[in-house]
Amino acid sequence: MSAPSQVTRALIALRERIFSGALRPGERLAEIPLAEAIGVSRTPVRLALAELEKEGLVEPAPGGGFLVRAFTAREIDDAIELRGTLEGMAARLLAEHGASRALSRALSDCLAEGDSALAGSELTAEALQRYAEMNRRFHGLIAEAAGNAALARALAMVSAIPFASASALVPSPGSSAARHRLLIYAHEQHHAIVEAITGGQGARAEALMREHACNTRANLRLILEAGDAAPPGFRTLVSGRIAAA
Amino acid sequence: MSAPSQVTRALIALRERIFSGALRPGERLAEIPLAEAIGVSRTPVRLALAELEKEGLVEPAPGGGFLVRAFTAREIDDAIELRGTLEGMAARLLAEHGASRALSRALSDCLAEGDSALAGSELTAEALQRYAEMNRRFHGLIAEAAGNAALARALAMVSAIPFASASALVPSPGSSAARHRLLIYAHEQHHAIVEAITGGQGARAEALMREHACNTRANLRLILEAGDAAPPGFRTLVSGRIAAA
DNA sequence: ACGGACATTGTTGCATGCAAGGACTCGTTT
DNA sequence: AAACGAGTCCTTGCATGCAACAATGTCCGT
Repeated sequence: MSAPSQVTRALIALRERIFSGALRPGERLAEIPLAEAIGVSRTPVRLALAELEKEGLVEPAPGGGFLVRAFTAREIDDAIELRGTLEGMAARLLAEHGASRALSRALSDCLAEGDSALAGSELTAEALQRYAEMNRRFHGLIAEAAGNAALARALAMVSAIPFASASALVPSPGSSAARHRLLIYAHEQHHAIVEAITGGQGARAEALMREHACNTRANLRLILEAGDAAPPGFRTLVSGRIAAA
Repeated sequence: MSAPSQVTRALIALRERIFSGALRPGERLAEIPLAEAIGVSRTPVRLALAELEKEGLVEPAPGGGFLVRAFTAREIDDAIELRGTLEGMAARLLAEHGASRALSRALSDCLAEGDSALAGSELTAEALQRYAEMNRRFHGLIAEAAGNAALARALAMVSAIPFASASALVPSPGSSAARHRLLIYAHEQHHAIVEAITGGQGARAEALMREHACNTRANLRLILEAGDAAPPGFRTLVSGRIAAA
């Protein structure tokens, strides 16, 4: 239990190589050289590749085996849009069924943490990190509390698509001022979402939550079109543009 | 290419055993006896089990290996509800972007086929089979034409959950009159959905499509609570009730 | 110089063996 | 009779070998 299994070691190594660009989109993933490079036998490599296929990072190649998948910007945009719809459903269900006292408290704690992180005159790396973690927790709480297991699973899967999760494109200190303003706007939306949920306003909560995902889409557009700072691995894995709206 | 691989043979055999009740929910799936029973070696059994985990039919067991998953009625109901939201999004996107002439024609053909299947004074097994296939095509066309790949993938996954797809709970000849009436109602909704899509009415299309999934939920409730005719494998794999709305 | 055929190398799918861990059964002790 | 310990059997994780297939390279003939 404490020692990672060989499959886990292979998974970690493969993910790292994909995100670092050592393995490029379209590249053939051959069991034997990979097993040798990672230091495990072929069996865990094969099982790790099957798992990465499940995660969408690799795809089956003609004639067997796997290729590193290429992600288009369009695909990530699609995933973010889908996440908006799913999170909207979660917020609606939650508003309809009512939030427990404990959940309301947890959501309020998130709001306070976000306010605190954004309170400085400057968005330091530490503040942004705190914000990103708060954001992850906020979205996670809503997904789990909605009470629909299929929905929670679908949200987990769409959030696992590279750069499509709620915190994937949170700006870094070097990002543009436009993205920093967007972050402040996004957190104000968090406040409104909590208000709608605790007030039992299902349609409002859903609409706000869907609109909220548009911030991630705007971040994506700024990275692609204005050359704004991108997260690690983005420039390697993502290609193409988003069609004009 | 023509001969099924050993993994495929193992997948087919395992699915059959699960749906037939030869392997019951909660039962431990041991590689060696299964490999012997199916007539393949352990490697394809292991890969098949990993694939079935991906499909949700089996789950990892504590201490390694897998168990046959039990499905609760609640879980299937959740999945159907999720499908409604996803299909609603698809119909909205389609209405917003406009349906091509070819797609409009294909959807109209589905409507005509459904009308024809339901036209008889009695719903024969053949008529219901034709309806189910038309229904599958209708829903598939909308999912693919929506133009969001992440959405199409999420729909494919939720539809793969046993008994959650659009045609999973289409009645059989021995089903109750209530379910037959529901079928006729559902097909009238198909007409309205196409009208909304081709008319560019995004919000209307979405609302109709979401409501449309409630028919599957109603079918599920009738099977569970009125003891109506259930599809093959349902009584084996599905346990529990749905909470009162 | 180009194309075709053959040989070699690399890779995948699969089978099987080994080691370690967990579960079950049997015997002994309290 | 019940509980505990030891031994045995079953299963999983993993390593490795074999056969078949595909891709690439080389050589020969036109």
